[in-house]
Amino acid sequence: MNASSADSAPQDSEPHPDGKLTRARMLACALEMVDREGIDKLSMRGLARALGRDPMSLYRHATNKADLLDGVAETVLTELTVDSTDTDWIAQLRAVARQFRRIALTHPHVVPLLVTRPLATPLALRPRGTLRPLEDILALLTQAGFSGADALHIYRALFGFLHGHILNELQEIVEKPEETDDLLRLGLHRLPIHEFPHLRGLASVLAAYDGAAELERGLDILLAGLQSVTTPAI
Amino acid sequence: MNASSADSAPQDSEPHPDGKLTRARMLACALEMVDREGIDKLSMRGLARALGRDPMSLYRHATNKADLLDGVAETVLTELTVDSTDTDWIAQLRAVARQFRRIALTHPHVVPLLVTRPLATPLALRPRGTLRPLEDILALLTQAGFSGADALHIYRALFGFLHGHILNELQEIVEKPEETDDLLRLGLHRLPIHEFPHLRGLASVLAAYDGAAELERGLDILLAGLQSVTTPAI
DNA sequence: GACTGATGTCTACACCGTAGGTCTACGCAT
DNA sequence: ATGCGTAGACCTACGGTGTAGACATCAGTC
Repeated sequence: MNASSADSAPQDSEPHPDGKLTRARMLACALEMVDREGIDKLSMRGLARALGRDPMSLYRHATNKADLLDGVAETVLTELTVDSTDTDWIAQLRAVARQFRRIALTHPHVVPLLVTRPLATPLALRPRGTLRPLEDILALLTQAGFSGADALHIYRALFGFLHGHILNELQEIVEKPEETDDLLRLGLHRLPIHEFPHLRGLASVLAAYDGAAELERGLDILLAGLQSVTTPAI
Repeated sequence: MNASSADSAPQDSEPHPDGKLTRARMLACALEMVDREGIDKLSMRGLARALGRDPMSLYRHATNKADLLDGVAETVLTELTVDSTDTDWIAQLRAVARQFRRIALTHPHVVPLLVTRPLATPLALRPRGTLRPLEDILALLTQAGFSGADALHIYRALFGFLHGHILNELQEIVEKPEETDDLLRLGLHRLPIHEFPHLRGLASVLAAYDGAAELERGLDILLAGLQSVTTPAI
């Protein structure tokens, strides 16, 4: 039956995994591929190949490639859970921040999606899972006595910082990990000494970057500031 | 002569603007297109069409599409100037921050490039124009008496905040600007009331977002913190 | 059985990035 | 003048891409 047409062989990993193709399964596979090879290596055809399906079947579960990417971002962000009943809002925000960092480090290739996708879509049209953390944090903070405006403010401050931090941390790419000398390891020797004297001088400092510590320091400052400036009515 | 082949007509805006095609001219045109239609509408072929050249000529001035995108990001970032001789480092950092915001708002479609491109490239391989602000700020701060490590720290804090802020501010997309009611203007009525009660309640606050003020407030806090925590030896 | 809707498949189209080759024009040593 | 090297522009062609549109299959309901 079904002699394969002129296209490539349709079965790679598995012909038809077991049952139907669901959006969740599709997104999981897409996420896996993105984690492995980066965003722009993800194509509808490639994804279909990995799923053992026809490329066009994907369009039953995502209207678009854009929609698929939204789905991937949403999937990742669902790993972020906020306990909006926690009475210690500071501790809870700290926990959220750590979770977010962990997620970003686990899926570095998805981070561009996370920070970039919302720029194209009005808030209300964004995937619901993407808005969940916002709503939950608003709940947490109003529960703690903040006004809606202040709660929104705090959310923005936290995620602004978080996004900034993650973008900083993910830039730490080592060019030749096997090299022992910091200057060579980071490839800084390429930079002309006359043009970038300070930067070249910082090889050892750059090499010693500690993202986790950095996050904690930033959180200390930020949360202390938030607590002192706008203390909720108890 | 030269009856056009099966491809499209090669002359659109101008056949051969005036002289040779330079990298600068190419990048300027690319930036213009990105500003107008967004990043993923930019194609080598489209760019060539806009320049009135053959698509392949572009490869004389950019090895890659990736290289071209790097060039666009670099072009934009060159608008950012740091006066590293300024003795008032706080005022200078503030000025840099304001410039950066202005640039980001002028070229919103380039922001994804700005924040996303460095994630893929080791620091030393990034376009030089991209590293200029970093080097200059390091110069500014060491001039002011900071150690290299502290200077780097301050740079990171500033740009972390800046990136976070811009990503926040650019998310403020109004769905239907002509609508007067905030809830409808932002499209928030789509969100199910039971799932997003807090978010829906914040329509007026969301609508009143003021990016410039927000930036200043953040800068006040950040710069005050930096000044008090790590004051340079005078 | 007939109908309906969801799901999968096939074909086809317009477009993409770019490897490889060729044609032309110019600067420069001979 | 001659020849040569080189830089710029162009053409063709290949293998990919996202997805519209038509058709096929099947589950469940009347």
